Amino acid sequence: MRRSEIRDHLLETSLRLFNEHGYHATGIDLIIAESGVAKTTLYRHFETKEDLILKALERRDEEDRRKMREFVEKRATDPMERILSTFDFLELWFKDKDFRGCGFMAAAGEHKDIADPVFRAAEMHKRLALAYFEELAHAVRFRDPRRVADEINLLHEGATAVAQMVRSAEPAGQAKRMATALLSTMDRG
Amino acid sequence: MRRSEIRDHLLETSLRLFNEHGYHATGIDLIIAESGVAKTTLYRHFETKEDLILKALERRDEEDRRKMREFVEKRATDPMERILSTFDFLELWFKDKDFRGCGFMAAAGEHKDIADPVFRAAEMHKRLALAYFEELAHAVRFRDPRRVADEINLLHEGATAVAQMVRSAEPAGQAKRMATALLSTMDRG
DNA sequence: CCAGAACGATACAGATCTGTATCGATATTG
DNA sequence: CAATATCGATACAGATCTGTATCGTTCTGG
Repeated sequence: MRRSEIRDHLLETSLRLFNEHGYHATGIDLIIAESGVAKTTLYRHFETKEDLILKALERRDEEDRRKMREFVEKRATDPMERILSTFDFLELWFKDKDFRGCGFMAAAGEHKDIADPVFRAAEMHKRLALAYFEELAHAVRFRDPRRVADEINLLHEGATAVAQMVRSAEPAGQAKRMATALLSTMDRG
Repeated sequence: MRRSEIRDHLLETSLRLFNEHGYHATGIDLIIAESGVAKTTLYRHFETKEDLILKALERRDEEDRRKMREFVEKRATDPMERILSTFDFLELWFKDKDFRGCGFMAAAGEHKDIADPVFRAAEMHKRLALAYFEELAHAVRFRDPRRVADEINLLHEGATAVAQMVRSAEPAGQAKRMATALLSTMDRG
């Protein structure tokens, strides 16, 4: 493995284990065992465990948002269909056998201090997701795209939280129906 | 302190610390230091840390649901107003200076295995909350009270998740407006 | 091809974790 | 009052945690 491959592999393994067990419960020893890498190597690539978490979240953030963008752009061209298709993206996610809830919410739940860098990373991800919803809402020419984005965002978070508990993809379709009903009464201009 | 008082005190202290730092990050040593109790005493009242977590969640579950019931019954008599007043309860919660998100979601986020007793405790709490929403929806004589309850529940979870990240009470009012709009088009029978 | 960087393996430091053992003091109960 | 249970305090066992130090090997860029 090349140097950059090791780094990628460590990040991927970490993300998988964080998703499976959480952040505190996932020890460095487990990460290196699953990665097949020496501890020295891990600490040559990442300063501390927190640094590893932050870099892993950074990667997940970019990957998640890129995948949603690609999914939405591929699925529909009509702006209204596009904003609704974000719930289809959710459904696909919920159906993943490894789905265990949103890793950023879990990160924020384990690092609750708003000054904690991990919390702030999760916060930033959510902020960017909201910005994308606003972008989509703007394309539909809603009068208040910010408000529309807030509502879509709340439905996304609600569906994800419910899906985490019931381990079913049903909440995605449910949230989509709710969004459809809500947006149909929204002013455009 | 009497024996039962010690037990109560330990549970209250634990819940406060779990809410502040999470479950894994809160050590037994911190709990006994903050409680002013010997470690021996704690382990005479609770078999293991997991047992303590489960008993604490049990207490929080009963307390939360009782408080919401009391709030709703006091706030309104009209069934429709009652179901909407659950969001006012949320708002009050979000405004609490110690609000750091739902402790049951955090517990499920740190114990993601559906066979984990802690996950199951969180699951049960959410199930009972949903049952209460259905009870309220039934009183409004909605044709499909289960569906109404699912939607109210999803809005609650969404508002709570968003509030956890933005640390503001705004999502409560937002969710209430969304619920108002959604329920106004729901069939009654 | 060779110097230097990065690797794996391992041992280890030092802190922290859960849980137990011991023991004298205190409180409750019959 | 006396027997018993519970308390606080402390020391400790044993596991696990993050992070470092050491060292021989392997890979790689110039």
